[in-house]
Amino acid sequence: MTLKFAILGLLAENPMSGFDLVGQFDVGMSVIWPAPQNEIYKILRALESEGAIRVADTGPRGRIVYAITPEGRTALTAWLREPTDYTMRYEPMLKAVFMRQATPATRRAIAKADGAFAAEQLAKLRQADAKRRAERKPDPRADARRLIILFYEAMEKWAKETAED
Amino acid sequence: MTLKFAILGLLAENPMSGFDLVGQFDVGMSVIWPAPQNEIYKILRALESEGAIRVADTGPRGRIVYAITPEGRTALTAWLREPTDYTMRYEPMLKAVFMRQATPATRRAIAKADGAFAAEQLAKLRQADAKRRAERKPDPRADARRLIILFYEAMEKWAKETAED
DNA sequence: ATATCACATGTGACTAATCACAGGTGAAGG
DNA sequence: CCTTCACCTGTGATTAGTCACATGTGATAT
Repeated sequence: MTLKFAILGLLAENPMSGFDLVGQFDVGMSVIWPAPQNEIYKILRALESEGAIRVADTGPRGRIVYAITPEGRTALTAWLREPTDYTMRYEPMLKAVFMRQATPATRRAIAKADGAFAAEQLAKLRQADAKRRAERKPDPRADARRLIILFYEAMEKWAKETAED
Repeated sequence: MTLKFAILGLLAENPMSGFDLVGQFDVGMSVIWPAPQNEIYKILRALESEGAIRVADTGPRGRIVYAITPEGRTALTAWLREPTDYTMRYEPMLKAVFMRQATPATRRAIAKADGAFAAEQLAKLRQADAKRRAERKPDPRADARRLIILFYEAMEKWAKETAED
């Protein structure tokens, strides 16, 4: 159900095909909310039959470009206003809960891997951020990027603390 | 599959019944990884048939207390050593991605709600932290609590920034 | 020409997760 | 005694998500 709105939200930014959406999730979206390729196509068909999106264009190789409809936009903003579900699913945090039960070597290995991942994501995000700023166009994702950067900074800090104990 | 290890990890800390596990998830675990009540019982049966846990005790009202077996402990540490899946599912972050598409009032409402939730969690966590420190017992969850505190601090900070724009 | 590759959507079988409800049991209080 | 409530496990139906594979097409280079 949440994935449906992830897709609807992306289509609200720009008309896109299923293939384009797969690319969006590959590029960075899946860090926040993953989407298997075939789920995307299923949801597109569902959203279309609900009238939230419509076929805006077709292209070579069976390409189907979808665009959000006014009803879809209404549904999206209604979802944004609904109470948020704050339950998270994040394996690194779960491993952190149990890591004291493992050997110090394993603990350090986990912390190191977490830190490396966070650093890698931060590098990407900061680069994207700099690029966007240089372009001086309004950036609809700026808020989210800021939140995600703060999040990975916290994770990196934690990893450093935890690796050296 | 990940939930299986969440349950195994909890049983590695203490022998518990399904009912106790439901309580654990209610109290705070579900913020990191949620578990519907009936999934817990299903997984307990599966873990038992795999030999990762065993019935350690029975009590009134059909209560069944499970304890982890040596094989279970092996499986748990093997999981900890396995490469971590860093994909997250977190609705607040997803909403952050699309919040620029909503009205300023909606954006502020989202940021405010997120900030309030983070503050509430921080209050709980800090209290638990202080209590644990006062007890001076070794705390297997200390690492995780630290990570989660850092995470909610980041979220609170972001919410403050975002609410006032 | 034709081989290769990126583009693009889809199906089928399966597993995990979710929702809503069912139903029995011991403890405690009036 | 008997009502009420917290305790405790469970079933059945449904939906969402995952894995692995299938299929066709246009562009590009040799």
